Amino acid sequence: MVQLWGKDVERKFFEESLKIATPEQLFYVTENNEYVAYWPKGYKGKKSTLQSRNSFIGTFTEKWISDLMNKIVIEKGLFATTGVVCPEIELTESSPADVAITVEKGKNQKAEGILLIIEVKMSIVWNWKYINDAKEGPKLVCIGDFRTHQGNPGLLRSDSMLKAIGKSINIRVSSDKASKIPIIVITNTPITNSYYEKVDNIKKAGVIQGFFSVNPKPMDGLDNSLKQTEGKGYYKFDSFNEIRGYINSILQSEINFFSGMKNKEEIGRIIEIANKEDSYEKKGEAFLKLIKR
DNA sequence: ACTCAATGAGACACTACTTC
DNA sequence: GAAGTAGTGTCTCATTGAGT
Repeated sequence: MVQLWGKDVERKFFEESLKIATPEQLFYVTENNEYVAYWPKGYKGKKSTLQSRNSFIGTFTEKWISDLMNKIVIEKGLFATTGVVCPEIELTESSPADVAITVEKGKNQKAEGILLIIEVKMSIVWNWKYINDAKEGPKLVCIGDFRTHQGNPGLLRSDSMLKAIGKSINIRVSSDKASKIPIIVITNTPITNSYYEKVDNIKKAGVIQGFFSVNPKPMDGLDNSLKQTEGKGYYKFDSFNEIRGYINSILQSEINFFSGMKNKEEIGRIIEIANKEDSYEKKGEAFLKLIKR
């Protein structure tokens, strides 16, 4: 039984990271000298902004998704790899695909051999306290879900959404070769309701085939977090079998970027205009504005 | 009908790292 | 050294809601 994202995985992240990093690189220190992953809601004391954890969690989650995907595609003889480079579709050394599923092994790929591109946008979701007790040794305690701290993890942040959308558009418009490759975004949080309609529009337009959460129970207690949006632009997987079924079906279907559209020229024109913006976030924003008209 | 507080979106800032 | 990656805090502004 393969487990999806949850508290156990986050605990493992901290345990592993503490072997190569100091607690001060991974936790905030409150005025009461407590070590916490996020500033708790209501904390008014002096705060700082941690940067050192970002690359750790970024690397960890991309590797974690890659491992998860490998468990699905290994029986088909395919490969999931982090940091995949394919310059002909704008996946350069400095801006590679977070994870891609490919026919051949290795990080350098031709467009024809890439079956699925995955953009990973995952964070620490729960809040954690690190206690280094002199007698009992170091200990990690979960002190609440994302509603109890001040951060907005994963795709709950609007600018993380825009970054994901912008990067995907950039790949989509890079070349004809990119038009057949499905692109999905994987996170471990719900999305805010102001993006429900947008993710469905983006899926309908064929730019991104879906925003997926691999965190079945992001909220403690009665978890009524979003399962899916109306058009399944957002979908939360509750089990390994569920995600395996989806990934297998997306790999089998011949998805053509242009097939999902009502009016090819219109969408093409919108993407071209959006792509003139100079940053990923602005591209994403411009696309959203135009597609809603 | 008014003010005040809370909330959320989006822009911007920041540090650390990698690649060109 | 410029420009890309990463995630998360700060700030402003607009909207919403509660209490009068």
